[in-house]
Amino acid sequence: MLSTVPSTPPLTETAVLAALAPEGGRPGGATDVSDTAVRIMLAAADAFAEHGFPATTTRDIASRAGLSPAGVYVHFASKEVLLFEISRRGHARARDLLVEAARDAASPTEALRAIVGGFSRWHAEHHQLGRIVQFEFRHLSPEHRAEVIELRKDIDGVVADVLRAGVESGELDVDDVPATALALLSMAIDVARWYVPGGRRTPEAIERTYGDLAVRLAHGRG
Amino acid sequence: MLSTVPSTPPLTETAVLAALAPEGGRPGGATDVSDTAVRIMLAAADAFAEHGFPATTTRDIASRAGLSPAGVYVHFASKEVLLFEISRRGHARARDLLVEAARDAASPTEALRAIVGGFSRWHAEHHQLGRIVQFEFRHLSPEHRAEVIELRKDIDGVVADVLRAGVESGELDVDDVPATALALLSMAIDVARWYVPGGRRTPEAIERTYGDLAVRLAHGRG
DNA sequence: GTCTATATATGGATAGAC
DNA sequence: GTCTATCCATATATAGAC
Repeated sequence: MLSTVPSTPPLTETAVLAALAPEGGRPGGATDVSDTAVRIMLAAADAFAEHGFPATTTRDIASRAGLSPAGVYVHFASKEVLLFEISRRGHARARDLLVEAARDAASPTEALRAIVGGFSRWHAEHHQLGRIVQFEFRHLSPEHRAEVIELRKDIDGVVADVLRAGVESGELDVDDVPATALALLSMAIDVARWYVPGGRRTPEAIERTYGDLAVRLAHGRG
Repeated sequence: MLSTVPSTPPLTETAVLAALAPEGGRPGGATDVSDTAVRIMLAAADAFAEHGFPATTTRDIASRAGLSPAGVYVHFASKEVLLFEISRRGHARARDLLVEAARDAASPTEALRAIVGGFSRWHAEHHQLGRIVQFEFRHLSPEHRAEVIELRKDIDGVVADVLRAGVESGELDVDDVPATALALLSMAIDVARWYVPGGRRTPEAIERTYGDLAVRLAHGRG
């Protein structure tokens, strides 16, 4: 639960750029955006994570990006579109992370450790982006929400698939696969809510701890 | 993660009244409030849970409570005070629930099952209130936040105490007590984010599942 | 204690110059 | 593509009658 107030420092570009920058080099999927647009997204992500979407003003976003309020609208049609772009890229990046981790693992047990640990670490390292992805979802327009939902289904699916594979191979023992997948995702997602950058737990430690907990939970009676 | 949009129906009075109504009969601790004040708190809790604190208008609250906008200010000095009252009562109720469940259990294992299962069920049954307690925290004033933080520390403490008692008695096997306590709380808290009233999982099923998962997690290698 | 009416501020978004 | 200036809607909270 953690009883401290998360004091969110400005996003360092290095920490988040990778998740918001255009999906470089992928044939077909590349939506090219200008440097200024990326700068605005970084500024907005910072502000949304700190105050939430409704409490963030376009003036605040513009000011953080070093622009006038009107300057933002050259690159994004509305505040909501800005939220959507950040949210879409964040979801896609999180999904890619999980898919790759699951694919590269040697066994279902190691896949489980890798995806839950990695997803938890991601929600620590990118906790501002994680908060937007997980907690500002409802402020998207119905159309944009529908698009993001597809990405969320993929994410659910990766975890459930790994659990099912482990149960089939006999490596894992899970009573209720969907419920366990959901609980494991909850553990990782909630990291974005309580994580504080300078705190005792580092993203690396969180990865180890949560990866271990996931394996423990799914091995069970043994 | 759950990919659906939580459609939050109006709070039924029966579902939440118990958590917002004055702490009846307790000597000294009773802050008496009028029926109208309770009605306003119910209306505000409904609106806050649906749209979040900043996106909720006082007009919406007043309208749901059957009052004019001005009528609200007779009972609460500001929208933030209203959030604080709801938040304080919600936290206190959740804490009391945990303390009682831990106290009444026959063993650390059963205490663990009861508190994690009960806390999870609470976040389903009172998911509107749970969302406010867990996700609107940052919108409290610094003074009010400080007061709520004390209640949050109590909640953390109950879980950690049960785990420690189990480890000491040899019933439970936990590597890192604070980290495990945090992860278990995360599982339960996150229920408030994804729970949908008419969905497949009932509060009772959630209680069972999450209680079992907690015991599994803390028994480990056995 | 509730209302109508409104003061006052603030926000999202646009117009039009450069 | 960026700016200054501003429109217009909406929000919190208050004044004052009943």
